[in-house]
Amino acid sequence: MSNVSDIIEQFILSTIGEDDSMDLSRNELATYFAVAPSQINYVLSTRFTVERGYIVEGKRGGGGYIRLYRIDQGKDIIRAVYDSIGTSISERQAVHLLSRLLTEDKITEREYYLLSSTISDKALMMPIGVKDELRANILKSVLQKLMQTKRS
Amino acid sequence: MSNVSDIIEQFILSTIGEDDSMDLSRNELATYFAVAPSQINYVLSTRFTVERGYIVEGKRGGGGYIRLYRIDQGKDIIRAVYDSIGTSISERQAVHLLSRLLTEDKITEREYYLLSSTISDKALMMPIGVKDELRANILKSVLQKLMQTKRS
DNA sequence: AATCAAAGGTCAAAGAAAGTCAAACTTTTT
DNA sequence: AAAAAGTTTGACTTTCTTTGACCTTTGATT
Repeated sequence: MSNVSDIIEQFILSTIGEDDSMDLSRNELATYFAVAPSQINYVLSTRFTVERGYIVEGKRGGGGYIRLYRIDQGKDIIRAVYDSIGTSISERQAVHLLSRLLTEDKITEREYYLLSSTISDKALMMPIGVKDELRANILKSVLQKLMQTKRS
Repeated sequence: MSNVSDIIEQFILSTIGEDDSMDLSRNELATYFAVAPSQINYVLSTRFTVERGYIVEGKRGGGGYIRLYRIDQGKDIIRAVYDSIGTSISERQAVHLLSRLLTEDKITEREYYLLSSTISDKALMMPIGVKDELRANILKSVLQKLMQTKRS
């Protein structure tokens, strides 16, 4: 954790606290942490992404600023994944959906592994065909719960 | 037994001590023991494996690191719960086991809810009897993963 | 309107780690 | 002695971070 980008990330996180928006000055921040101004953009674009629930907008010119909004766009992706599941799904497809939820930061890595194992062919000792229907059911059941649950 | 890999292994073992995680710098270690950096990878991949109770993860780039987790393996609560499951289990019993894992801090509350939903009667649309066998299977599959996974 | 300075934005190159893999070498087994 | 297994090394790759040169937008001043 001894890279400056992580430290700047922490600083911003603690500054925004529970608020749902904040302003910051790129130059001030850069001077404060003694880094190139563009590194502030780097931190913002790698850590304060839409997937992680942030929107960044800036204004140039005299009196310019960078404004950070925290959004709660949470349920939509899960809903979309849910809707994409029919009555049957293969292990491959299912794992793919889970990994999408992982990259979208909707589940943790641990949850990804645990859920993957619940829908694995290995766990579902059933005749082929039935297996895929079952998997679709389980997955939908989890996703429903996920939609009702507060973020990690 | 006097090869450098063994010596590095001992060094790491004594450094991690009783802790359940530690960070190390590949380059520093390699310089210290005057070996090629990739030898650190060799030591980690031959000696700090999941079977021996470790998980290794690294981050590249400036401020990168290698992080070692010791995982609970062998005679512990998860194992005990695992062993208590036969070839069939009811939803009531299964939820009870999960809540035990929750109170023992082996899973998070969110994981508890998610896992509960994967083994619910609602998700497992199957003839009675088959349903309970299936549930036992899924549960055991998750518990196995859990034994090989680092904490939250 | 034209100009200027003060922001922030973009992008590519350089740097700083760690990861991979195969070849060379050493030790153990058969 | 030959084969197999384990160790060591180094070249090359991938990922992530840091920096700097140049660009665009905006508000203020002339």
